[in-house]
Amino acid sequence: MNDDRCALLCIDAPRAESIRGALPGSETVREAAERARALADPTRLMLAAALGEGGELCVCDLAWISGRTQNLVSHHLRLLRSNGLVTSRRDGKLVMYSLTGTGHALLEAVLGEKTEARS
Amino acid sequence: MNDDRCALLCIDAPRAESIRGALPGSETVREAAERARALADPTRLMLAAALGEGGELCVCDLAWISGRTQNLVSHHLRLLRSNGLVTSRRDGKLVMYSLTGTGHALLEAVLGEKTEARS
DNA sequence: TATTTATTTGAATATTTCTTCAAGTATGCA
DNA sequence: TGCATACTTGAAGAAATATTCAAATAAATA
Repeated sequence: MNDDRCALLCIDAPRAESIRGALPGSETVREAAERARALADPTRLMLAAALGEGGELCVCDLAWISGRTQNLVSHHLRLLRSNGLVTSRRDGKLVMYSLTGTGHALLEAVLGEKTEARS
Repeated sequence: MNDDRCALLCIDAPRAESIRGALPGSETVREAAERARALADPTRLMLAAALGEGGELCVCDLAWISGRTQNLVSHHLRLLRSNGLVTSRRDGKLVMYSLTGTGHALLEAVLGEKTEARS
């Protein structure tokens, strides 16, 4: 039999309750996961890295630098912006994008780790 | 007409080249994106947070705390481990999981940001 | 006003991912 | 040895995602 839910814990119940109580709420967790997801795609991560290097760039710049089409870049920038990693500002015909503080911090955290993955 | 690739840049070509040259290689970008992806799911983020609180926990503990089935927890832990965010160690019948340095750093970075998302 | 350029948006599709169910190891114990 | 427990793994379906193509704004300029 296998109900996939253990009745008894390997640690004691009060401690388990205390850990559970200390966890961030489900809304907070969802938002944090979305923030992580914003950098979870190579194309988006590359765009964020380009903004980290270049400071403020327009969509056309980013498309050229990343070697992707403009509308793909636009799609990805939208997700980065909706998660607060980048801001945009219109300048005439152009729309200039740049990293926010959050975006910079997250980018550094993700890029800064040397890979030590296992099987 | 729309070839979706601009011939001319909003910044000058040498600067664009220099930005492109400063970007991490595609392999590095891919690995970093995978690391971000490890925390890009609410269930996995919750498991990581539980390990951050509890120190070292077995799969059964984590299933109880997170309210998920054991095999789902196991699936997610595998991904966290393959990206170097957690380690495992067998102790008799139990398998104990804990955060790595990388895992702790990434978790803090993702949870530490207050949400400031836009449209 | 008509046209061109820069960007955004929508729809469609192929791929990936999350979750569940079912079966498989591995370890300890009767 | 046989059985129970803790965990892992594989397969399959539903949901989400990345990408492309095509069309729609928005702003400058002729």
